[in-house]
Order: sequence, then C-alpha cells, then structure tokens
Amino acid sequence: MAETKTTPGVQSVERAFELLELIGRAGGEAALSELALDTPLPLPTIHRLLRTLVGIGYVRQLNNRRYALGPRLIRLGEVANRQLGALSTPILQNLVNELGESASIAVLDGDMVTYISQAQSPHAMRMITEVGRRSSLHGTSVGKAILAVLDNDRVQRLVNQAGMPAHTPKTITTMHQLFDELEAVRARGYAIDEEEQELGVRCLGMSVPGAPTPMAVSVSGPVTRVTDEFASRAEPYLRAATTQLSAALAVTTG
Amino acid sequence: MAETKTTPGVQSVERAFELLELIGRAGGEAALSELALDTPLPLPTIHRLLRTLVGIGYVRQLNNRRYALGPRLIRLGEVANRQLGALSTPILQNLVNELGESASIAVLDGDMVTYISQAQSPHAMRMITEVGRRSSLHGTSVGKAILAVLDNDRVQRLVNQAGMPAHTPKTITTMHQLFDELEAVRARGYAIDEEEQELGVRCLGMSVPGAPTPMAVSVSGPVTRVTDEFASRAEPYLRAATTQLSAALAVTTG
DNA sequence: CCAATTTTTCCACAATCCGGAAACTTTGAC
DNA sequence: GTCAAAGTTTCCGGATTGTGGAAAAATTGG
Repeated sequence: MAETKTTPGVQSVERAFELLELIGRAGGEAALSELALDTPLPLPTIHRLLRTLVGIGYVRQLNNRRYALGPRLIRLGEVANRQLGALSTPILQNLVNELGESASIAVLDGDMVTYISQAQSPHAMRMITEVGRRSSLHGTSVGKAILAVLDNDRVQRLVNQAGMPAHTPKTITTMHQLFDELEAVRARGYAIDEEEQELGVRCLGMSVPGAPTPMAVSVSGPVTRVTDEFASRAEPYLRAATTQLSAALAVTTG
Repeated sequence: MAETKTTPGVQSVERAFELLELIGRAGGEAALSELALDTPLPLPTIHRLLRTLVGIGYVRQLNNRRYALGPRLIRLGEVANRQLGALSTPILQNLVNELGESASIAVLDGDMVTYISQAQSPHAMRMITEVGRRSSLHGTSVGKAILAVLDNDRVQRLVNQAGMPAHTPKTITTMHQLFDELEAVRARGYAIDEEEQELGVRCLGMSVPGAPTPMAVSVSGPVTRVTDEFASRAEPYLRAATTQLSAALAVTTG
C-alpha cells in the first residue's frame, strides 16, 4: 500500500476512530453491515471495536442493532470546541469588526470541510453558516484554500472521492479547471468563491499555516459588498487572522 | 482491580478514550507527565497512544509539547449532539409547555454530571443551564436521580472521588445523609434538590430508565413556583418524558 | 554550562488483537 | 406458521500488534 514515512500509530485506535467518523458521516447512525461496505475491515473486527465503544459509552446501540454516536462524545466535542472557540472567537470577531462581513473557520474533514466556528456580520443581509455544517472542497473558498496547500496527489484523491457536484452554474466541475484554480490560489495567497456555492455570495478563504489539521478562515458576503476593492482591503486582515490563529493553535493559552 | 464480568473490549481503544477524557477533565489541555499521574499506564504507552491520536487529528500537540483536544472531536460531538438533540428537544419543550419551568437533560460523566440539552422556561425569572456545564452529583437533582439507580458501591466510589463540597447551607455533605436521601429518592421515584445547589432554586430530577449512559431529566425553578403542589403535578409529566426518552434512545429514529 | 526533569525513541517479548469459520438471531417470503 | 436468506454475534488458534523497561534526546532550571 505504498507506505511512505508515516508514524507507526496504534492500529486498533485508528480503526475505532475511523468507525466513529463513518457513523458520523452516515448521519449519526449506521448498521454493522453498512459500515462494512465503507471499510476493508472484516465484520468481526468491526463488531469487536463497536462493542468496545459501546462499552465505554461513545457509541450506543439501538434496539434495531444499529449503532449511533453516544452521548459521551458531546462532552469531548464541547471541550474541544470551547478551547478552539476561545482562541478563534476574538480573531473572527476582529475580522468582522474590521471588514463588516461574516467570518468563519473550517477544517478538512474526510473529503469535505466542516465549519467549526463563526462570527456574524452586523449587516441585516449576512452570511450564516451553522457550526458543524459540512460543504464540498471544490465549491467553497475554505475548501479551495485548503486544497491549495495539499499536494496534487492528495487533491486528486480527495476530489475523486467526493465528486464535483455543481451547486451553481459557476461551480468548478472538472479536475483540470480545479488544478488551474488552485494554481491561481497559490499565486494570490487566498481563494475566492465566485458564487460557486450560492448565487450572489462571494467568499474569500485563506489557509491557516501549519495547522494540526488543514484549516482555513473565510469572510463571506453578498457580491455587492464583497468586491475586488473589498478583497484588497481584506487580504491583510485575513493574513493577520490566519497567522494569529496559527500561533494560538501551537502555543498554549493557559 | 476486582474485574468481575465486563465484556472483553479492545484495551488500546479503551485506553485512548480514557486519555481523551483525562485531557477533557483537565480543561482540554494536559502534559504527558500530568496524564501519567492520573492513570496507571506507563509513560511510553501513553505517549504512543497520544501520538496516534495526534496523527489522526483528535488531539493536537501544542509547542510546549502539551496535548490538547483536537478539532476533529468537535464534529463528532456535533453529530452526537444533533442526534440526541433531535430526540430530546421536543420532549423537553413539551415539559416546558406543560409545566412552565426550564427542563434539562444531564448525563453521568466521570464523577460529575454534564448537561447535554435544555429547554428554557418562558418566565422572565428562569433557570438557565448552559449545555456542557458540569455539576456535582451530590448537589443536584439530576445527580441524585442518577446516583439512586446505581449500586451503593459505585455511589460510594464516585462520591469519594468527587468529594462533597457544600454549595449552600442545605447541601448534603455526609455520606450517611446521602444514602438516606437516595433511599428517599428511590421510594419517591424522583429526586428533589431543595436549594442545595443554589439558594432559592428547587429542582426535580428523574432518571431515564435503561439509558446507555446513566442520564436524568430535570425541571427547575424558583422555590416560589416549584412547590410541592407543583411537584405532584410535574411527576407524571417527568415520568412520561423519561419513558419517551428511554424509548427514543433505544429505537431508531430514521 | 551542567544537573535534573520531562519527553521521546528503541526494541525484543509475548500478550493482545485479529479475522476465518460457524452459531445464532432477525427479517422477509410464501 | 414455516422456511430460507440476510445480518449479527460468538469462538478460538495463531501471529501480528502493541507493550513497557531501559536508554537516549530534549528541555528546563539552577
């Protein structure tokens, strides 16, 4: 399997989390056999891992025998969120104060992006992204910003896996277009979503350098406000935000 | 350690989650050596497990070398929360509609309770409990309701571990008092927090039967409204709520 | 700059986890 | 109601995988 130089890693732990992810991706609930389709693991192995997770409360078993994410995960998520929120909220809020448009943070999660934090624009007409919401990589500014810092192999793999559904007539739908676009993103330093996700909405996204999990910050608003002039004005603030976030993630915060 | 008849369970997975819990309990961030104090595991083992978790993004390493919960946990927590929220919100809301006081759900989490869901009273003076907030077992109605369904050994162990700090002059502070109180809870079918957590606040708490993780529902309000008459009126609604929740947790919901 | 502490790497042993096969349970068809 | 098919769970021998003592590296403090 072309192992290159990854760290060892405890297999059963990695597999257990893979199963949690799969259940999460399936909407929070899945049958044993469904999980078996999405993973090369043999059924007894999946079953044993799930049984373990059920035993410690991170998965619960419904009486259809299906498996769902357990309540104990909520707490862990809360703590992680609070930690990250404490770091990210002031940074995002500052972006909103300076630029007047909604700002958010998303992480790479499987073959999509997941929004983990947001600060909203004071405008009545504003972009709202629920925390926890997932979007495609190829059709969002955060997604493209993240892809731009990954190597081409990985981009290819992720996008092949997820497909390239068009959300609007402007969505990028071919790999060739996408690679051109990523080249432009790298040259520019940030990604632009030109109504590719939703008509009338334009977003600027910039990667957080050196983040533990690939991660990006974006500002979004209606095309009427998020103009090229806006982008020029926004760039240094985005740069500052990603730099601060990078530092905050790496350094302890008490 | 007096292993009795627990299911096998994959050790490395159990240990990995134990570490996540410990980090969470330490406020979301801990050093390797700190973790070593709270667990009998040898340092290299802890280190290897953490390295694995870092590799897959569930833990991140700060550049003090300390370990913090990673951003990927947020997503899992969100999904679990959404699932549970979908089940619990209408049930809690119904309680609020019928009784007019704030209702919440808490789970046993280590030696404390964690609130995982809430619906607020329409009154201006109302009880607000943030989701994710933790409280003591001996000083809350949910805590006492949960303890009442556990066996005495476990109660003893949990409470010894957590201690019995007094939040108000009415808080139970001795093990003897507590066991008497739990007896009363069992007889009554639900627990009462008589201003033991906060003066002026009275709560009724009832356990969810057969929950995967020990769990309880409560309604809380000012003593002036949460009278004994209120309790009599509330009991059947609480009973209905815990029964519904029990069923909803066990049965799939699409 | 050197000593003490903490974190990380190494490696041989064997305990732990793995997964094929089979038993059991549920679902659906007749 | 009965039987077949699909899905789930248990078993268990074998070897891969994870374990943890010991030592090296890195960091902190004096």
